[in-house]
Amino acid sequence: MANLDAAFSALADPTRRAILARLALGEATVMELVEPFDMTQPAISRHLKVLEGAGLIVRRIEGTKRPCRLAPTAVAEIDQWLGMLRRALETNYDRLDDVLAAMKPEQ
Amino acid sequence: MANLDAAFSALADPTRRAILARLALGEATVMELVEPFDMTQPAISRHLKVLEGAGLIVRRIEGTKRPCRLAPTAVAEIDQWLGMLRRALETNYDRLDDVLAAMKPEQ
DNA sequence: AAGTTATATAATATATAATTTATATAACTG
DNA sequence: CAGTTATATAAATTATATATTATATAACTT
Repeated sequence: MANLDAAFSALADPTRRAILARLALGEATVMELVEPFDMTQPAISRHLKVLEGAGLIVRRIEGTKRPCRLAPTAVAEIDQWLGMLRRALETNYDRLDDVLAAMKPEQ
Repeated sequence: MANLDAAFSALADPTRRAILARLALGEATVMELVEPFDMTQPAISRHLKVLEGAGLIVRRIEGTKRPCRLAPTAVAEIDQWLGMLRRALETNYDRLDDVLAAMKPEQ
């Protein structure tokens, strides 16, 4: 699943996660996204390209501006994949002793 | 949040996701994890180290073997962070027109 | 039309990641 | 204890990613 590669990879960067957190509050233009960061505009443009490529954001064209907003697709895909792990963890959670034993490595 | 960096970064690799999917079925040793992949043992060892560093797996010592299993911590952290995006998307979902407009980029 | 604003792209430097081969270590096996 | 098995580490290579500066483009403003 190449999409998951791109999505997880995009989320691995703290700047990109901060951008998404900002977009969770609502649409923003590129310059609005540049402002809070100590980083050049081209750097943010690139991050946005990565986020768009991963399906995490979408962009409109509005005059010379390109307002960005969150896109649902990649998040749904990730949720679905993580669900597999979540279920496995919940299932194995009965065997608490095993879990505890595993988590206390006998150095 | 450096943990999220490590966790998402670990999940960005398809081999590592496949390892996690295998571990969702239950504990496995390093050699058991090497077997299905067309990759050397050291390469898998490194992937396991990354997964362990990200808090996605834990390892026991059992003689010369190091059985691996899923760890709950990182998954919970990721779920929590993604929850923020999920909620934002759900909230904005009323404004369906906006969403549709945003998803149909006027090339 | 000239200047400005918003954004993108290119070139480049630097850093980080993934994989392989070779080798080390430590625990089992006979 | 010698050989084998399970795993880890190191060195080297190759590939990718990130950020910067410089520059391009396209739409607004006057």
